[in-house]
Amino acid sequence: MDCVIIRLDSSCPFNLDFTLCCGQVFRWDKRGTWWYGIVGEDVFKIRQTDNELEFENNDVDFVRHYFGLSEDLPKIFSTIRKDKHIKHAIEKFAGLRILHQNPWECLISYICATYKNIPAVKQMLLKLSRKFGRKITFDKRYFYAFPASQSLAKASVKELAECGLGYRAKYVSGTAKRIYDDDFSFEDLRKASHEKARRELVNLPGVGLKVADCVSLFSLEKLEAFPIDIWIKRVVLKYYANNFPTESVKKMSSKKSPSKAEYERLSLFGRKYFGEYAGYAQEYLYHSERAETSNPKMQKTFKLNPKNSI
DNA sequence: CAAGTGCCTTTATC
DNA sequence: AGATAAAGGCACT
Repeated sequence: MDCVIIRLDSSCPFNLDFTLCCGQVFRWDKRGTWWYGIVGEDVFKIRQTDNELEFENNDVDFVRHYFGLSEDLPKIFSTIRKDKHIKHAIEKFAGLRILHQNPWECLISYICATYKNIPAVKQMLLKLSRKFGRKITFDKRYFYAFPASQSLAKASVKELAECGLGYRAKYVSGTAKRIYDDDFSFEDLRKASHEKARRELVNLPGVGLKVADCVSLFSLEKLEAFPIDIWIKRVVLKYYANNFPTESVKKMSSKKSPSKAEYERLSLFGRKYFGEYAGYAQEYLYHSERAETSNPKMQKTFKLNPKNSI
């Protein structure tokens, strides 16, 4: 197996652990110093020393693109660095990058992620892949590729539910059928505007604004997308409350999930305030807030869960 | 350790 | 339009 090395420097900050632990992706697993990931139809492994990225079983172009290494992170930082809160998050998690995920997998992942915690999402996707994905052997271990849209489209709702999807099974089934039957083009959405992409995505069953924004940001290269989950809602209402009417802040703080209209107000604030790279601001704030609010929990998210072996 | 709470929400209904 | 409830079941406290 040939091993490839990418050199990193201060013009290209990158932190592999932050990037893979921050909850944007669910199919990576750390063994010793190596991260093993199932990406597309293949498995590859990668590790980082201070200024080198070393990987096996993939090529440089793919790795650079997948990890977003071509993005000018220093420029992104200077664009979003608007106040002390985001500055703090950037200092703490510098090198966290937004991945360029496969849109199909990303879409199903975030449909599954609704109202679930990250370890549970990992379990669901692992079970789905074991049941419907191709078995891959790598480094004497077994892995399972993410199922093709055809496989999930042909699966029964009952079979999907058995993977722990619960009521999400019917959404995954419905969306898989639409993607497979209608010859849905993610490539068109990648080229389209963020507005257009989210308009199309929310037509799919199980996809609301939050899921559409996550898919746009993590797989369709819409770096201005600003997904509003429970954590980001808290952040915005805590640090940026003066951008909203007092009544509105009170109301939104009192309940856990925002209405559609409230979601749009919060998300639009993020896009306008942080600009074209608002999605990066969102990830840094999300990560920083989680790390701060729940230290013990965060240790767990950051550490590897042995049960989560892929 | 058991029971309660919360979960990177969406949809259906009123 | 806006509020409210229901929806698996797992993970964590």
